[in-house]
Amino acid sequence: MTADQTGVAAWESLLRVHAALVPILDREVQRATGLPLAWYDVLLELNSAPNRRLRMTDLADRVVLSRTRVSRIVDELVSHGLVARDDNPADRRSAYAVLTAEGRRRFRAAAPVYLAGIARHFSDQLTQVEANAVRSAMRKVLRAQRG
Amino acid sequence: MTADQTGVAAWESLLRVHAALVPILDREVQRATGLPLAWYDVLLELNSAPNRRLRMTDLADRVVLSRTRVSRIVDELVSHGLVARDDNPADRRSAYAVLTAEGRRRFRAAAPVYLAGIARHFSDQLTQVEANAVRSAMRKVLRAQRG
DNA sequence: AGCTTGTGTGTGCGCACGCACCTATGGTAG
DNA sequence: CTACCATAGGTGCGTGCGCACACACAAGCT
Repeated sequence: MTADQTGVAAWESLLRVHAALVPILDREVQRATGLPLAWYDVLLELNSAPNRRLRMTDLADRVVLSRTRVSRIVDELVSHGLVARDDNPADRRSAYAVLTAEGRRRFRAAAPVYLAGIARHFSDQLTQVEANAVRSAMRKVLRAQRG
Repeated sequence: MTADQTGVAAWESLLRVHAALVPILDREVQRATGLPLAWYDVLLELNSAPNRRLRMTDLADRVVLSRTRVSRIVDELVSHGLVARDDNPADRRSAYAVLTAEGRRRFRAAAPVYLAGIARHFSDQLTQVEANAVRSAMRKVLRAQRG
């Protein structure tokens, strides 16, 4: 197998893993916690942000979703009391999404379910060396993408 | 970093790579060849199938798409003359999707563009050892999934 | 101040996607 | 042969998603 074929095969297997696992994880999280995966992602990023708040654009950059989609998901989270929209006094164009106490609680409840799902369907199939190899390869690809 | 954190980080970086590259490859293929990525995937599987034909269900199993979606994409491909629906004389419930000569021609024209995109955005960032590591890790995950 | 350009968000709209359901045929038991 | 369940495939419909656009504000230049 040539180098080119190996790279293509790696990419195609990555696509298959993504297609197989994402729906499974989504269902598992939603069944166990009531949170769609996209909501969870947003809560996760907000939870790990300074003051548990992010401007919409920054949030969209961190989450694997378009800015448009983030705007709408934040709408839904606000209507469920998990997130609040907060004005930015330094720039009246921008809005902060801030995690509420309830949002934080729901996130903390959901996190173990999500992590367990990743472990069961993904990490547990790999040695730590393999997982590290995947992570470092993905980071190299991402770094090239941004540059 | 614990084993668990490494696995989760690997999964999250995989999600980011997928989210970043798929739209780029889709645009590149579509701009250069007029074929949406989903069409390309279907043509690819048909092209490498025996007699360049597959039953709808088998096609859906191979492609990273639902059976529903495949049915509709085959409709579009038929209306563009790239694929034909063929009856299966042995089982009148089932239908074959068969690559036409024109479909084969279009696929062959598109393949280099797609492969070049994968190389440029993905494979070229990795050594062959790294690409092989990713491929073998993904296969292990997939194997566990099916079993 | 006025004008221009750039940035941060929200929204109308159309496409992609898959679930639930339906029909048609095949296979099997009695 | 009839009854029944399983399998192949297509379709109505709702949802997720992002592009293109609109709008508000910021920042810099003359």
